[in-house]
Amino acid sequence: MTILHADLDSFYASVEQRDDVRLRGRPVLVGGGVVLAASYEAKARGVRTPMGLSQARALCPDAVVVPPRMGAYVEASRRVFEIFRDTTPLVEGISIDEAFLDVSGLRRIRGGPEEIAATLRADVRQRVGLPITVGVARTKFLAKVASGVGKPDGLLVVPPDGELDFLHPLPVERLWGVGPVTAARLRDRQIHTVGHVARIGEAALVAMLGAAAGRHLHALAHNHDPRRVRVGARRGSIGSQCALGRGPHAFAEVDAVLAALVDRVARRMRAAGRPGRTVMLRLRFADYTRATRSRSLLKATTSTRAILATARALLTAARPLITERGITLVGVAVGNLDGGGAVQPELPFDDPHDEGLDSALDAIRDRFGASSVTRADRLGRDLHQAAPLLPD
DNA sequence: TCTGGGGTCCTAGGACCC
DNA sequence: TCTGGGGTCCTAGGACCC
Repeated sequence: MTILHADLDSFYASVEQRDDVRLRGRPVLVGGGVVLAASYEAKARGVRTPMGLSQARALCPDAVVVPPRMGAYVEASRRVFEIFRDTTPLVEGISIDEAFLDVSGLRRIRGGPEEIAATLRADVRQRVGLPITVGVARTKFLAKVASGVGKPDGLLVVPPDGELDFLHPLPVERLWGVGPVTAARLRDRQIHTVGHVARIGEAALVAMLGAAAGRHLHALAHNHDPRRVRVGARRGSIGSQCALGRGPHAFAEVDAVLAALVDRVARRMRAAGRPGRTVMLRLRFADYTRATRSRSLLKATTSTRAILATARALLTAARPLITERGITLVGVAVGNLDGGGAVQPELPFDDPHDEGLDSALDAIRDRFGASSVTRADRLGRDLHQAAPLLPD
């Protein structure tokens, strides 16, 4: 098996630099309240995502700040994925700017993996105007690590006979699935490199990190990764959320934001033809602690009314918590989405134009003016455009 | 480093069933 | 009357990814 991991560099910022010559060679920050993407010029000064914009400006006073243009990013992504699929039909999208490509068996048609990867990079540069890094290896995991090490605008091939020599000196943070918490746990035991992880027994790792994480890490450290490139995976939930700022926020205001979020989520579900059964309410409080509440319906639905009623019940039940801790984010998601294939023609009309609901949402908007509801709506439009990464 | 919006997967207890 | 192991679903929380 030969896998490519292709990853666009500082994607949003690169699109901005592509579209405006004045931004080239300069530190560019894409974002509103926080940095969504930073160009390499900005990263060199210590800017990271998601960093507050004020802090990023302090690090990099000459940075150009650009609001996100989701439409442009989605279009660029679509064109890049076309190039991926021209290379091989076995493409697994990971996000808007990243994919795995299985190029096993293409040698006779398109040459060796290094040649395929070089052609891919040149195509993306010529046809879309963006820098992209490609990692090449025998496994998905190692290809992903290789692209990370190869960034920016690079090509890194890990030869089959040099895998552990490449892998073992790397810091544990390079392993996919090792975040701040796991890294800290390993560091506490003086484990800093992948090679060190590889020398620990699986049982010890499981005791340290839990069954799944321990086994996962053990396997990765030995470069055991049998996962295939999966084409056509579908998302398992559809959701939307909205940060509210420090507050305070009246309960009615939170309720209004929730209604707008449900409205948007249900629209996306109907557009995708994916009814769902489990409604999840997500809350974040002033101290950044979180809570989730969920309830499963008997039958999957795309009805705004049904989802809203459930979400409201969950919110009302959580009201004491909200009063006590103060709320800074509200989100709603619907999971247990009905699977694919079967076309259900009535679905798009499941929630026909509902004047009662429309007027209720209008009333909420009137009452709360432009603040939270409108902001959530605008955000939602942007995000809706960004949504179709995985096919729904 | 005081933190956005979109997701995935795992853990763990309890209910319930055979 | 006292007892088993296996399985699924639900709910809440948490780590992680881009």
